[in-house]
Amino acid sequence: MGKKLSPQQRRASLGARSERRVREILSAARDVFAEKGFEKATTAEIAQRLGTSEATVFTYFGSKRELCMEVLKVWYDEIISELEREVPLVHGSRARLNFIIRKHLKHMIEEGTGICALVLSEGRIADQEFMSLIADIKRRYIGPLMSILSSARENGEVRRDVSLRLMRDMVYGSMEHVLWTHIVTGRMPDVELTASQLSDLLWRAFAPPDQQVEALMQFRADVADALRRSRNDR
Amino acid sequence: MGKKLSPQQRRASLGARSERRVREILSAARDVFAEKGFEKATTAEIAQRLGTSEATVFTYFGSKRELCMEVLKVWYDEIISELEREVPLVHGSRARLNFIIRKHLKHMIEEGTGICALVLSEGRIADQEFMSLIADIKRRYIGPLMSILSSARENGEVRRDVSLRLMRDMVYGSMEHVLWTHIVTGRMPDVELTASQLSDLLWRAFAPPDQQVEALMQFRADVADALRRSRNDR
Amino acid sequence: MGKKLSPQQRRASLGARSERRVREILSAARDVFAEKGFEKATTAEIAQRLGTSEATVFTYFGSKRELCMEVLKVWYDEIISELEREVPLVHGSRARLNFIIRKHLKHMIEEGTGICALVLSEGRIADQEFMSLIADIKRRYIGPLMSILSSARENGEVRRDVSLRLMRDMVYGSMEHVLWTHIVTGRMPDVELTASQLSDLLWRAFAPPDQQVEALMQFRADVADALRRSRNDR
Amino acid sequence: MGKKLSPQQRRASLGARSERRVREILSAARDVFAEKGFEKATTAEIAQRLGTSEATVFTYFGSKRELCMEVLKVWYDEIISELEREVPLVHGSRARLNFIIRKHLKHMIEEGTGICALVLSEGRIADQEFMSLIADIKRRYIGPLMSILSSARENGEVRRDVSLRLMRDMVYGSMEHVLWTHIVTGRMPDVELTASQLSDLLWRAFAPPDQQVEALMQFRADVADALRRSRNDR
DNA sequence: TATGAATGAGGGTTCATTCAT
DNA sequence: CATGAATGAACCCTCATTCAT
Repeated sequence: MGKKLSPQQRRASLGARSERRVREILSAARDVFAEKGFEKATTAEIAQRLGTSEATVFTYFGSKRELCMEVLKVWYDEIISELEREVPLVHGSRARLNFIIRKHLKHMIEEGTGICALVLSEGRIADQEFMSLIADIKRRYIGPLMSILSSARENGEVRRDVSLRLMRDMVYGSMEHVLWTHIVTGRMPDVELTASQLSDLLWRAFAPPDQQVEALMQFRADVADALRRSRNDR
Repeated sequence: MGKKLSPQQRRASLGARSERRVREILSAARDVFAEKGFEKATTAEIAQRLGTSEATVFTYFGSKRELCMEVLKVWYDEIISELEREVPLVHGSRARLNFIIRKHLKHMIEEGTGICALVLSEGRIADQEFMSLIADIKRRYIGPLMSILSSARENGEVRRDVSLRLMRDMVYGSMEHVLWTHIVTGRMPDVELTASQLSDLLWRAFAPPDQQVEALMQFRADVADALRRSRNDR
Repeated sequence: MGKKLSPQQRRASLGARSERRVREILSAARDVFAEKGFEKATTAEIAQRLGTSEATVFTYFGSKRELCMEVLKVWYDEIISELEREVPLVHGSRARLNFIIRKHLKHMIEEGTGICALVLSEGRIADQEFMSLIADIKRRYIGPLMSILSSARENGEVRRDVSLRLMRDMVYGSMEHVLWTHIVTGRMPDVELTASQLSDLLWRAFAPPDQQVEALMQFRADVADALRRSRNDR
Repeated sequence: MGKKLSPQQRRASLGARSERRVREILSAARDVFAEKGFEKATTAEIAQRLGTSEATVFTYFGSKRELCMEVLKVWYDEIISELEREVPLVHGSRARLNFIIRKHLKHMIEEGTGICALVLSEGRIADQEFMSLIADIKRRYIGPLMSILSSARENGEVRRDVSLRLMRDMVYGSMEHVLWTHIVTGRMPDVELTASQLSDLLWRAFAPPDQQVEALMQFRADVADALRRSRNDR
């Protein structure tokens, strides 16, 4: 009752004209955050690039943090909706994994190292209030991969003795490290090649041990066993 | 015009008594950085925990950033020298990979989420001067793994069609993501299990496509051959 | 160069429909000012409660300060006209004093602590322009009491050796302190009892010293005087 | 554990040199707050008058509010300790009441209308955190009066049918209103006269209905008695 | 008349860093 | 060498007020 006006409330009542404003601000903010990182970015610079006053920025976004959040959200929303739209068009679990990896790497690299670094490092902020907000986004983002792995496991394409969580960590961890290397070294990776190699390797890792191999290993074990027994007999 | 002394130069001129001071400061700083993260940590709090003044801290370390760097360096040095000492005692490339992964996960988790988060997120600061300084450390840190992979490749244990860099990214990326999940969710992972599964999966990924099967088939052929020969001999 | 229209001028040119608007705004403003106090109240919140824009508020009232003034004015006008209407119906100076006190306390307490605190503390703002504006209101407000005291003095019901101003200060000061205690502690005072006790005590204070007492005091004064002289003589 | 450093902690460790600084800041702050009131005063101006930076002010006082609080506290402490020291030297309840009133009025008026207005209006801020802090001060400030009234009641000098709280409200309320009139009108009141009249009227109000007359008659009887005895002695 | 939108003009607060002693 | 004290330099955020439509 009678609490402060939240910027959400404010924004809820905005017409079409100001929707453009929101986009403009988000765009400028994204640029600045990308260039400087969250802490070193200033609301003053964001406003200045827009040619407006800081107050205008704060009319649309309640705080610097919230603005940054929104920037990340927009970035994620874009790729999430692309994934949700396009992944079903690809057939086969392995092809889908490849598709997701390629998409992610391309998206990150095309946006430039700035936003890429922002997404990677701000996604790691250990700020409590911030983290709960980003948790949802991340969950949705990871959704497609998880359902691919999950159904692949039902089909027997993926091993059962390893948790999906670990596999997810391997997929995203590998990609993120690749991207971070790109940011740090400045070397532009060959997206197609990296994506195909990465998905190939990961798929191989996730695949259940081959039947044939299994049989062979069993054979070798039997031989070894026999050998041991024969020695002990002596 | 009289550039500032580098911390090395400064510390080089310090007596034994002061070396203890340096360690005390580093210790307090590590605690604070671990609890708050770099940006939210303050030099005031570090000094307060030491029971000295902020000025004293700046007598030994040129800046907050440098102090944090040094903290990370010490942390890395510790694990690096452990690795350099112990890895040679382990035999077999695969066992060594497993050893490194287990060591890393354990080390990180035992230090508590604080320093762990610090290492993970400050290792990702997009600060130019910072990054070049940390590059050296990381290179040394990654050294043992790289030589394992490198020599394993010579032995034919690891595929040749994928760059070692990508493999390194997979190893460290996977581990970091696992750890970050740990930090965010607070769930304590089973280090032994995770390490063994992770190294298993990664090794499987790195193995040359046919090598395993081929080796086994070769073995069976050899056994069969030996058997035949033994019969013929009769 | 085209001074701004005074609120009176502005409102004078408004139709009947707009007069309702003025009342609505005043009502919302009173609520907000009462809840938050002048400084913490915002025009944004006032507008929001009305469901209109801040600009509308400024169409009717030149400034936040003026709006607050107007709120207080309305509040005072209400009680002033009640007093001017009802005081004459009460007979006897003392009964009238009692009536005014009871009325004031009741009015203040019934409005809730919010508006009560507003009236008490904003009535104390050391703002020059504000104070001169509120001076008129206060003078009218205090009018009834002053005429009661004045005519009571003519009748000999009230002592002549003390200024009416001091008596007024005692009346309003006492009431305000009682009310402030109510606001701060939250304890609801018994209005009837407090009013009757207060007016009783005050009336006793204002009453001219009794004849007999006067004589006795004169005697005592004489004795004291003689005593002093006798000492000085020595 | 590891919370922010409070300015109290900081101040606790200050030497004699900085105690002077604290006093200087308090002095400058008192001037500015007195001139502008709390809300319109700025920390910038306080610092500027000291010839230092705002940061210095914040080294010694955690916030603008706290600084203002401290200003008021110092003001109150001064008069409180004077009262606690001097009241016992005065004999007789009535004389003590008179003493307190005169002291209060003088203190307030001598300090100038600025600090006087500050004390009166900031003492009325309905700010929760602030109020609890000022409550203690006020309680101590009111202490001497309350014990006078309390013991006077035991002696039968003060009526029993009215709460001491109401009397207190009458005493302080009257004084505050007198002072506020002084501030608003700028007319300098005759402190001695006002104090004596006020205490006279209040005492008359507080006195049990007949006590005064009886006391005087007792006095006359005593004098007459003494006279008789002195004659008989001869 | 009504209002969506913008903003000028600060305000309080933080903190790494410096320097005289 | 240690440190008490000071501070420059920002930074985020607020809000009454204006104005074109």
